[in-house]
Amino acid sequence: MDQKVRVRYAPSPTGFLHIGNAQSALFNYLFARHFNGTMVLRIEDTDTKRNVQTGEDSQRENLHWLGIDWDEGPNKPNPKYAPYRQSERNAQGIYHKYVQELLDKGIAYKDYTTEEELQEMRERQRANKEAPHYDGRWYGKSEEEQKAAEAKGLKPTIRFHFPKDHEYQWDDIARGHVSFNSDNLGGDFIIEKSDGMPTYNFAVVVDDHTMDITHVLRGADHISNTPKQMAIYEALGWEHPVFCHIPLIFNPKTRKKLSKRDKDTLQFINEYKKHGYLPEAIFNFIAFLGWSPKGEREIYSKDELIKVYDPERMSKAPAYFDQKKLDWMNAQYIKQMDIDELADRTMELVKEGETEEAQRLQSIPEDELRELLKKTIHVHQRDVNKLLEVIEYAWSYYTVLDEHFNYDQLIDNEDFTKEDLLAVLNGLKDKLVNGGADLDYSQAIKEVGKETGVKGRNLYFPLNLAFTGSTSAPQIYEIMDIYSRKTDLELLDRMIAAVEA
RNA sequence: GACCCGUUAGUCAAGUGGUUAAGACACCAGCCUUUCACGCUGGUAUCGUGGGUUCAAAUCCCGCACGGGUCACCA
Repeated sequence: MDQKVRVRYAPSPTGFLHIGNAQSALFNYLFARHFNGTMVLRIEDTDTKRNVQTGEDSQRENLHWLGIDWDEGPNKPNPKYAPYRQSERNAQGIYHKYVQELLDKGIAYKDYTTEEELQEMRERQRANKEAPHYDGRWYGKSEEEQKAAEAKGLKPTIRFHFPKDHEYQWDDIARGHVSFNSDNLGGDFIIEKSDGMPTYNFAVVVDDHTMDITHVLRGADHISNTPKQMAIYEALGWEHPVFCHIPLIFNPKTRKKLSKRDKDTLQFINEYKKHGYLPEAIFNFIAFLGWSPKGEREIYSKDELIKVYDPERMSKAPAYFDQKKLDWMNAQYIKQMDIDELADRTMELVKEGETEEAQRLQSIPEDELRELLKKTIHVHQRDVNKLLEVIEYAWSYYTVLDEHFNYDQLIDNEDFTKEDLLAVLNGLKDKLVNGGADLDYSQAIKEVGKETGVKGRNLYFPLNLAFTGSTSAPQIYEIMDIYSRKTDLELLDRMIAAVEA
C-alpha cells in the first residue's frame, strides 16, 4: 500500500450490533490494523424515521466489548474530517453542495412524482413482467412544469440521471472483476429526499471521498449499489475507492441471509455477551465467516489475526453460521484461560444480571460468590461451552440442599449391596466428622476404599449419587470441596437414611 | 421478471491445471478413566449436472439445474 490506508465502518443506528454489522466492522478493523491504516467510525443516520436513540451507544459498547476500536469517530474527531454523523454533516450543507453541483451540470434533476404514483408505476411494471424502475418522467422538464408542481404543494426529490448504455466496472478485492450496465440499474435514482436528507447511495460517496477513504469493505448486499455510487464518483470527477464485498452470513437452516427473525440463531452481539461467550472467541469466529487464513489452524488471537489477515483470501460464497462450531471455539478459549480470569468474567456477568440465571447469584455475598465460582470453574472448565453454564452449575451447587435426589437407582440395583453402600457412605462420613479443616477428600475416599474393600464403580457411584444426584459426575472430591463440610455431611446423611429405609 | 453471484463429505471449509482432495464441527468406533467429560487414534467425498479445451480439470470455457443477493424518498 503506497498510500495511507483509511477504512470505515459505517452503521446506521437503528438497533443493536448485529452479527452481520460486527463482521463488517471486524474486517475493516483487521484491514486497517494489518496495513497500519486508520479506522473510522461514521454514523449513517439519514433515515430519521428508523433511528433509535440508543442505537449508536449500543454499536459503540458492543464493538468495544469485541475488541474493535477506531481512530476517528464522533467521540474522537479529527478536525480535518469531522463531523462523523451524517445528520450533522447534512446540517452543514456538505451533501447539498454536491447535489447543487450535479443540478447545475444537468446530471441531477428535480422529481415531483408522489409516493403513490411511484408505487403505481412499480405495480404496473411488475404486472407487465418488467423490472421495476423509475421511468424518468421528470427528466428534462421545464421550470414552468416544476413551478406548477410546487404550486400544488409538492416537494421534490432530486434524482441522478444515468447516461445511456454505460458500463460500470471495478476490480473487487473479494469478487474479482464485476460490471454492470447503466441501463439495468433501476432507472434514475434519488440522491436527495424530499426532507432534504441525502440518500445512502449519495451520502456514502460524498463521505467516503471527503473523508479520504481508500478502501470500502462492506457486505455483499451492497454489490448492486456500487455501480450507482460509481456513477456519482464519475459525475463529480472523483476517483472511487477500492471495493471489497464481504460474503453475507447465511443461516444453514433457511439457506438464506441471516434474518433478524431467525429465532434459532442468536443475532446480536449483546446476546452472546450475556450468554457468556468470550469476546476473543467471537472475534476469532467472525473472522472465519467469509475468510480463512492459509493453513489449518483455527484458533487465532486478535493480534495474530491482524498479522495474518490477507484481504485477497476473502471468500465469494456466503458464509454459513454454525452455532455448534462457535460453541466449540468458545470452549477452546475457556479451556486455555486461567481460572482467576474466568472467575472475573463470570463475576462481571453476574453483576450485569442480564439473565435470570445471573440475577439469582446476585443474592450471594461477593467473596463467597467468587470462591464458589472459582471452585465451579475448576471442576467444569473442561466441559463447559459458555460461562452461563458455569453460572448454572454454581447455582445448582449453592442450592444443592433444596434438591431432592432419587437414590433408587443404586438401592434397587443388584450390583450394589446395601452393606457396601452403607459401608462406603458411613466410612466417608467418619472421615468428614473426624478430619480437620485440611482434610484431603481425594485421599479420604481412597482410604475408605481400602478400609471397606469396596472399589471401582461400587465405591464411586454411591458417592457421585450422594453429592450430585447422578451416578456420573466429574471428580467427586472436587464437588465435595465446593460444598461446606456441613453440606457434605447432610448429603451423606440423606442418602444413608434412604438406604436404611 | 431483470441484473449480479455462488454450488467441494451430514454441516462448514481449504484448494487459482498434475495433491493419497487439507482442516474443523457433528457423528460412529477404539484407547484413557470409578462414571461423565476432556484428551488421543481411526472412519466416511466418483468436487451440482451435461458438454468442451488440454498429455492432464475440483481448478479454464459454454449450456443446464439448483440456491442466493439486489432491484425503496432503508442503510
